[in-house]
Amino acid sequence: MTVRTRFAPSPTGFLHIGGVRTALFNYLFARRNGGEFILRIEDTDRARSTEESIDAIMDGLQWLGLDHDGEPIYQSKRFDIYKEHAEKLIEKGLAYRCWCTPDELQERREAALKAGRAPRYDKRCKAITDGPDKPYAVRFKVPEGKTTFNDLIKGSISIEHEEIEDLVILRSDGTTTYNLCVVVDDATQGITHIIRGDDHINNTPKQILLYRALGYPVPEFAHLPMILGSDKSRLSKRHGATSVTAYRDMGYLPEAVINYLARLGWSCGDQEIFSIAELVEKFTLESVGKSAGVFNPEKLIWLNHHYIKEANIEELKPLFLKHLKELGIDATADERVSTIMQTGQEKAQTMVMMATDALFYFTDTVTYDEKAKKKFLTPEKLTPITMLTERLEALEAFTLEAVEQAFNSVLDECELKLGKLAQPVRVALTGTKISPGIFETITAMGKERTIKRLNNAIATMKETTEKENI
RNA sequence: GUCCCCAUCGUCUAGUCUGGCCAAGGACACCGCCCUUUCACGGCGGCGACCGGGGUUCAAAUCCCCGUGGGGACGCCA
Repeated sequence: MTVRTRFAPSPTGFLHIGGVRTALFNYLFARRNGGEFILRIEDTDRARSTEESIDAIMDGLQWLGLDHDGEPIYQSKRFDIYKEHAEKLIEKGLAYRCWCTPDELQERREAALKAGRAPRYDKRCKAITDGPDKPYAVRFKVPEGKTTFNDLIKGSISIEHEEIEDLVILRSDGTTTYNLCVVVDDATQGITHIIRGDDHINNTPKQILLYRALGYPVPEFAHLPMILGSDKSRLSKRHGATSVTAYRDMGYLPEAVINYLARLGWSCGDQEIFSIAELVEKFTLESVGKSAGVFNPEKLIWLNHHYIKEANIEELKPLFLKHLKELGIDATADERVSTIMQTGQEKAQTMVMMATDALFYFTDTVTYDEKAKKKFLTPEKLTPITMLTERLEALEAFTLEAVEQAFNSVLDECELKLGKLAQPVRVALTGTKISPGIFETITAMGKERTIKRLNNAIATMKETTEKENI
């Protein structure tokens, strides 16, 4: 039998980190086993489902490369099928009508909870054969006994049926509820392995009962542990960005996000770095851990940094340009971009940082950090900097080697250590004490701007000297 | 309140099924040193955990029981 898994989000908000991991594990399991991975939009809650959420889900999955097989399936288009199944259960005598109103039920639940009893439906309508001429819901008759299933991640799980209430399968407005819809979908869509968050463990026995009542084979279940925030509570907005697309905006690479999420709950010996191909090759449900994991932004950063360092500059270029644009710089036509990116590549933890750190290359003027200026743009540096400027200006090919040679010749003649000249030049070019290697920075800056900035620094130094003399 | 699930460094985890190779390994973070033209990168080193208590056994992180702690579920939401 071909393996078939699904990711079944409800489009009631953005695609969050937890959802992405569920999607990833479904994807990996399907691909690993040469099966299919389908996307099902569970939009039966018409009040809360939105078009934007659907777009956000698709957008996020596409960004991460978690491509699904076939067209997405919308539950909202399958109401008739669900209803047929509900009617079948009524016909078979496996369900009954219930005239209790949601308000009444809510009241009873609260009362039960207050009294320390289980807030469970008391089956009072089960015996009623012909009730009032009012709208009614339909409940599934949960039989006596207990259900045990073997979860592929958690192992054997069993629940006594007394713990399960007779759940509503058909609302009084004629629509079917979640548990019936999923079962009907998973059964009719040939889903063989249901991989989802472990917050669904409690739904599983109900669903197994429905599969049996409907005469469908029961699929395999694998419940993934939850992802927790740093305070060990369920991951939410309080813990910072939880929408995947927010990570894209912050300059994270999809490879990093995938790698991080895969290793949150799954492992393969001591290995930390995995390409998606490698994950597909090595993924098994057996090596998924059972306990919940805390989302650790630092490790994600580390991975992102790793993937930026490994990346091919040209492939990163559009992203870099995009983030630069966000910062107000359009460098599309600037031929220095690749070289500039190289200078920032090993330091940048995110693409946003790479863009931010490169900002100084593109500005028209340099604003000096006062401390840096005072410490490094000092009178005694006037001579070497002037010499350097002249020599750089004389260069025909402004290559790294040529720049380095010119720089070193000045050092030799002035009997200066590299650092003594590098820092003032750095301040002249960037305005700050921090930048990539000085030769790389000069080369990437380009001849024209380098000369301009050096001259500017010379002028500033002269100004300062004059002031001091007065 | 009831039920379900879980429990190794601060965090992600290896080891648990098949007890001895574990005076518990790796990674992130943190600290120190080295490299060095600044910030980083990198290299080396350090700090740091088997939740508690019983039991089984020659031997327990590993098996069993009881606590405790954390998470989840108890909707005419999904």
